Amino acid sequence: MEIDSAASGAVLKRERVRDAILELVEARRPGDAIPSERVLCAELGVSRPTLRAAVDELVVAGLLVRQHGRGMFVAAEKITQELVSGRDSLTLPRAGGVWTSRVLEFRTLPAGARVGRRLRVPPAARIRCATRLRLVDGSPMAIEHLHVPADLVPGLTEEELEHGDLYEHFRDRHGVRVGEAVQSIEPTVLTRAEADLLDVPELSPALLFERLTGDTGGRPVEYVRSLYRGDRYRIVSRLALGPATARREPPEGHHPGIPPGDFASRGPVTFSTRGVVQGDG
Amino acid sequence: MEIDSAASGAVLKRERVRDAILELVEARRPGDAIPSERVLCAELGVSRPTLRAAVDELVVAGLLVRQHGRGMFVAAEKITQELVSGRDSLTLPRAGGVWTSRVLEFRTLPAGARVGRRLRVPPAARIRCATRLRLVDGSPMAIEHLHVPADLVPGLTEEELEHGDLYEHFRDRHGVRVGEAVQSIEPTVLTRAEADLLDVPELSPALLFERLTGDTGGRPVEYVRSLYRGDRYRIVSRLALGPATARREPPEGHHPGIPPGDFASRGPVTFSTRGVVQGDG
DNA sequence: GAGAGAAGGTGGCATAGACCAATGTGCGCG
DNA sequence: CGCGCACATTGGTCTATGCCACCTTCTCTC
Repeated sequence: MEIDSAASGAVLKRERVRDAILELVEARRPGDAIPSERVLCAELGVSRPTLRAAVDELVVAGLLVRQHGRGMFVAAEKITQELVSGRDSLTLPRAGGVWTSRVLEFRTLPAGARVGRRLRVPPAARIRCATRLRLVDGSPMAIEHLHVPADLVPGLTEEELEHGDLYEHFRDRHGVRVGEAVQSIEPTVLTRAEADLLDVPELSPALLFERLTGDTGGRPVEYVRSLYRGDRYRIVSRLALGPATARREPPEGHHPGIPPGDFASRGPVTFSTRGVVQGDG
Repeated sequence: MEIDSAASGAVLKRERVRDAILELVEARRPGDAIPSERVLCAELGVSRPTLRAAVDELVVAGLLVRQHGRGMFVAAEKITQELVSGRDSLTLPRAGGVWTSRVLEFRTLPAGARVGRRLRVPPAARIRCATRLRLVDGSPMAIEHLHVPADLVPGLTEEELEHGDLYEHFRDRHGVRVGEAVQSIEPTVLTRAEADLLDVPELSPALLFERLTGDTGGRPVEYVRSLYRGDRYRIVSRLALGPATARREPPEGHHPGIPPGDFASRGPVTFSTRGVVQGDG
């Protein structure tokens, strides 16, 4: 069939198609439409599933957005790009807008095995479970699953979850003072349902936060599992490396992204880590 | 055609198939094989592309691994799970093993627009570019793309990149003292080539680190772009929340994963953030 | 003129089939 | 007995095609 591959170096037809579409994208401005799938199939000489597979990659990469019944468009905002904004390379990007909450679900359920193990309660213990959608300037940013032993917060209302500070509620109503929390962060991809809630394409990258909070006595009081959009949320650390200083007790691990040994005898002396929201689209 | 959907609740055939395969997975032990694609197609009454789409989801989720010419197998180790290891809920997971480096590429190239802008040099300036594979206990953990202005490190050798400390080299050979660095972290998914290097399936979640390091005078000296495997690398923060304290100047942003307002008047007082490696599979 | 409905275009899902590439097996030849 | 090559099996890719759901727009009707 035709001249076919063997010319482009890349063996996968998908890749040739992807690069071809990429040129179309780069020749346009954000929000512009690109030709329809069927037209592109004819122009590039591939079948529609193949073309869709190529487009899928660009959609996951955040360069293209699809709209059912309307067409495909160049992504509104640069996504996954630009550590620093402008001329001053060490400038932090600006922070985002107004955060609000919307309670999607609010129930009392048995802890179950997984949650029970984390909160150190029997699997049958009653747990207040809340699912909150976190928004910035009105557009979805994160999904938050909250798990709190029910006996700790007998009077917790949906209203308080929308507007109040949960930790304030802990202290003022129940005399529970939060002490320490351990939080882990890892990358993941969104399922269909999660992606719909966050208004991003399926399989989009996201950050999964898991946080276990204990009171001053070390008893777990809260287990939170949050999913943050990867295209608009990022974590920025500012590291002051400074001169060599006697490193105090080296804890387990190392500074994220800097493998042990790279800073041999003078690990980061101080650092601040912040979550920042990218300008919306 | 047949009775078709409308019966299973879930409308997508993919989902029904995925759940069916999931049952097969759960009935087996890690490493066990599941029936071949063509057999499953016949059993479940779907076409192969549909079945493959369902399997794709399970592969991305880390529950299934495919081996060309051999078959499909239940993933060796649970992936993306378990904040805390055992009984003591606030215990940090153990850290990983021995880190090593392997230089994949080492060239001198023009900076180009993107890198040049970050390092504040003309696009034509010569840049030493190195690609290193970072391994833990011999298995791949991260890909690191290093960019340093060539005139800063005239004598840098591949050997030093394998074993030395780059920042030590900066200081001892060239009198360049690193000062501050800004690093951003965001989730992403791996391309085919990246996934092959890290020995994980395509489209696996990963953490993208971008770090711009400046010397004590604020001049950028290093731009690093790293991709860390999402299934074995995570970031763990330990937060000491403590009693309310007068918050000093609130910087831009907030603590990652804790939206502003949640800690209203008593933001995290101290915290330590570490990168940790998950036990291998 | 305005609203309702039909028509056409778009992306979303699924099918059936073909060929390629990598792996493992077993038979046959030396 | 041992080395190789052919073959069957498995996953990987691509084609061609159909139907459905959604959106826009044009047109017809009231």
